[in-house]
Amino acid sequence: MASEDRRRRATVNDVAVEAGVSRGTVSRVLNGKRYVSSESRAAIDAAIAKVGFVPNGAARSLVMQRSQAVGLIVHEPSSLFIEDPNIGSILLGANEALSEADYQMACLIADSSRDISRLSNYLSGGLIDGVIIVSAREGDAITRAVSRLDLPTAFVGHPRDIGNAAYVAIDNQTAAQAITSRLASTGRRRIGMIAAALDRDSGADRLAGFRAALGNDFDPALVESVPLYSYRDGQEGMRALLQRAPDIDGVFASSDALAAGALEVLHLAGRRVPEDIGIVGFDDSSWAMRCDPPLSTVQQPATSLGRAAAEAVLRQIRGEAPMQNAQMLECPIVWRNSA
Amino acid sequence: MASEDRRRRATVNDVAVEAGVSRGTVSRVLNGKRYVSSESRAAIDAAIAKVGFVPNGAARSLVMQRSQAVGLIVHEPSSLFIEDPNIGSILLGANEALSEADYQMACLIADSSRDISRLSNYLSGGLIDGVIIVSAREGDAITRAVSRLDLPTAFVGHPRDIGNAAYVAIDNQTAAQAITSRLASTGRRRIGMIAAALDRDSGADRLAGFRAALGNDFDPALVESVPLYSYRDGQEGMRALLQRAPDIDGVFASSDALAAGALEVLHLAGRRVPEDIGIVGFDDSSWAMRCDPPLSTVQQPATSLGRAAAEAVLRQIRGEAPMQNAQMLECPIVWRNSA
DNA sequence: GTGAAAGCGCTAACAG
DNA sequence: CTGTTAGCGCTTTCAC
Repeated sequence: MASEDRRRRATVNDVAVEAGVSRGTVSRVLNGKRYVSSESRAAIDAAIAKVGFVPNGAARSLVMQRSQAVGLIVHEPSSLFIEDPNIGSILLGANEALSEADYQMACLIADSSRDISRLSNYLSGGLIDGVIIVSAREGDAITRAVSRLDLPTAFVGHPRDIGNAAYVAIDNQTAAQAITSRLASTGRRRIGMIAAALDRDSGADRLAGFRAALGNDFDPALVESVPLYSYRDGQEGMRALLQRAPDIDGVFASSDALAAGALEVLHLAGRRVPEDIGIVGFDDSSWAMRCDPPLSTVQQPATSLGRAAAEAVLRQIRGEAPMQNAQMLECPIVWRNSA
Repeated sequence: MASEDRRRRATVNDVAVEAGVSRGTVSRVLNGKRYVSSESRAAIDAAIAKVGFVPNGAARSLVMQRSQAVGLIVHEPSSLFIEDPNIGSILLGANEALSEADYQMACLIADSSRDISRLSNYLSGGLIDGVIIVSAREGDAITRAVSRLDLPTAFVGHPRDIGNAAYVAIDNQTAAQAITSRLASTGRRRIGMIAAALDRDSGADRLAGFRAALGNDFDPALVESVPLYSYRDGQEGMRALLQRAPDIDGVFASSDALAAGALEVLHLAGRRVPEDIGIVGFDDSSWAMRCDPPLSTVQQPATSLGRAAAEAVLRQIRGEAPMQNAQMLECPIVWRNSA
């Protein structure tokens, strides 16, 4: 074990000495600047390899006032973070875009109030150049903290209170309206909804779309509100609906997981799908194909959402004019056999 | 919009001037040191609030040689990262422990070779005090990069080539052996296995346990190897097994997702579970209860794994003697109705 | 082309 | 108890 080496990492200075040049010159080659003789460059490259130099990010961030890193904050009730199929895709999409631009993505979890205060310090500490916020809710402590921060920011989704911050989202209302209409067009007369997460823009908008599609046929008694986009809440919601309106013949579930739970309850209740009752979901997550019958649903472009949010942040970091503050992505209906 | 303020953040100096003291004193109250008069303290607190001071993390990291942040690297094929139910729990567990110790957790994704080289720079840049590595494979580029780094490290799981680095894991082999034996004790004669991820310690060990449990009854023809712990691979694996050995009456699937896929194929093939064939899984993830019948499986303590790994890194950061390099967590069998 | 010098914002050691 | 003085490791003018 090289005991001395462990204590202190090599610095630019060590490299400069080893190569017989000055720190300035080393810095120049490190940053790919012109005006360095090829001899110096070669000597420096060799020295870097020899002493095992790796630039110190803290020092660099300090002087350059940027860190080449952007944070992605996930603020979910623990249980959902684990199961939500969209989160993973959003992460991957954002990471792809950031990676291409040579930025490091750091995903930060906001799971407690303690997390939130530590986070807002971290974010304003100069270790992060921008931030993407996933699944924020209105009146969210994180949203408030970030908006005070004056940091390049983009939201995935659109809580109402983010001022004119950039966001990329899907038009939940239009999509919900479209799929509900499509469900209605299969001849259903008594269409209900399992509506989740009404405290979020996505949840509230999907309900609004459902309502708009039904117009005068809308019956509040046929809407069951549940807290989460989860399988379990889908079961609960469907049970409640079945009890309250045994003659129900169509259901729009706010998410595929919800629909899968509902489907299970329907099977147990002996209702045939789609013969007796049609059901549609939202997300086109891995749940959709796994259901029996496969779910008709709205395809949510999760990867693209992540990518677009990352690009929005990158543009702000570079000081470019925002292409547009709001960006809406298409989400086509995928029609399968559940309705 | 306060246009000037946006340009430059307040520094310790601004606070010092505002409060009529020196930077040193400001620094003292910032770090909660003793020997500050209550008048100075009050004046400084007021000044901090007035100028809106937030400490600069880069500067602080640079001088203190630590950042109060630890990275958690997830290295998964994209698809799995999205679905693996354990990852989320591990993250949450690690975040909890780190948060309590006032460390910021940053989750870093390794999804491409570009990611990996950027990551290893990031990790050695002084912006991170330690690292937790989830789901590494043997011969993994990330593992190699990190082991060169001389950074406090803990693995979740146990690739063979991590030297004497700390790790926390479950004893996959013993657990697999136990549940296979239990399955055998229900009177099954022809027991097969859907074995996934044999390039990982977890996958290989589960197979070894299966084999050990069966002893002389072990029949290689009854093992189907698939790449991932996924629902889809479970379907494929079961189909292959059914074709090769129609008389099969028991299956150990390497994960609950696999088992769920297998169950689906079994239903389609008209086999009754558990009457005609018994099936057991691994993880006790949300899949298990969702299956019909609910899965008998091995309960994996994912949250505790995350927590323990975090604590191991924290101990190294603090320079404390490691309690033990290897830490094995219990994972009890949960017996339900699928066998 | 390259060296010297001046900080980035902060903490720590040392006088007072 | 508090001010002063050095840097942490790096980039960046500005002369030469």
